[in-house]
Amino acid sequence: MEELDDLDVTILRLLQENAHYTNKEIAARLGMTITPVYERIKRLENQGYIKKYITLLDKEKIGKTLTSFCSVSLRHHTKDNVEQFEKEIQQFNEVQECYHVAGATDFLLKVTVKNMSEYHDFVRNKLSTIENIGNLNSSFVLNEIKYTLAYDI
Amino acid sequence: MEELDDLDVTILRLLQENAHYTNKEIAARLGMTITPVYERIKRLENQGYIKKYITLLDKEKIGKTLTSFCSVSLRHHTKDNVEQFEKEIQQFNEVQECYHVAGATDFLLKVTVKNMSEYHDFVRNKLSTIENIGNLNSSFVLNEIKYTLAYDI
DNA sequence: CCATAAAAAGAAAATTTTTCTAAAAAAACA
DNA sequence: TGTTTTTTTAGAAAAATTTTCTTTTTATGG
Repeated sequence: MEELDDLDVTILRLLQENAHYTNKEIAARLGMTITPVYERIKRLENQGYIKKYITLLDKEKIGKTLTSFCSVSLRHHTKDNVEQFEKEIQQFNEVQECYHVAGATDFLLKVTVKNMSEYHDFVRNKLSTIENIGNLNSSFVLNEIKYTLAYDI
Repeated sequence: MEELDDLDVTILRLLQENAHYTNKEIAARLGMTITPVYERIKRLENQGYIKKYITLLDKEKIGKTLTSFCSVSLRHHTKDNVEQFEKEIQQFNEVQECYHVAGATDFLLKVTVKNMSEYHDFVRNKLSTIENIGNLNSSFVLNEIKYTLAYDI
């Protein structure tokens, strides 16, 4: 599998910023014609550099006004326990992200809900029903200071 | 500003999953023609429900193999102190996300870098140079268990 | 039941994506 | 260095999609 040259990197930068740029627009910025841009993007998709194209919604407008980062510790750390947690956490739509982390706790969740009542319901009736959960610690987001999904390439 | 009906919600669901679905594909799924789909999407963009269309890259393939969630506490919490931190954190490309949180610490950062050496450089020569930084606590991501940017609507 | 407004369908125009062939550039090799 | 081979790009044409426009349908309210 090949390396990325400068043109590839520039194309990826632009696509990170806006998945709806046309080949024509990208070509104009790079000073080349449409075909090589088209073919490079197709190659970047096939080689797996591009994972997917998604639409970001305004969370306030769709009513997800409460975001929390929730640290979870398990009581027991056998392979089965960990795998069971990782499997069960998938089902909860409130959990947008879940990471196994090294540090004071085991997992870090990003949870998005409508309000505190819904969050309470999530913790009380969903998260806590998973066997083997030890400590929970929620940090509620007061304000989003920076948010970009574009990598610095 | 209007409410979303079922068709709008279905369109948003589909677009969250793939920003490259054509109007034709979406229309087929909804059992309608292209024009109303086209016009609804344009309306959703104008009303601000759709924020942007982005491309997700494979972080491993582009060399961002280390992710950390870094908790930051400030020493002093005057308005100026907080605003200064929020302003300075913007400039660091390693910081993809930064949240002001309520809880034991003040801010939570998501930091993405090539390796531990680069992370060390970030903490030592960039983050720590911000005035008024108190405690730092890094949780390194061992494994990404779940990752979706789609809201449950 | 009719009048009005809003949404959808259908068709046409404009633009973009995709394919294909030829030319140019780059790489490989004697 | 010159020649061959391969890769990349340009340009044009075809296919598909987006966008616009007009007509029809559906919903709303008197």
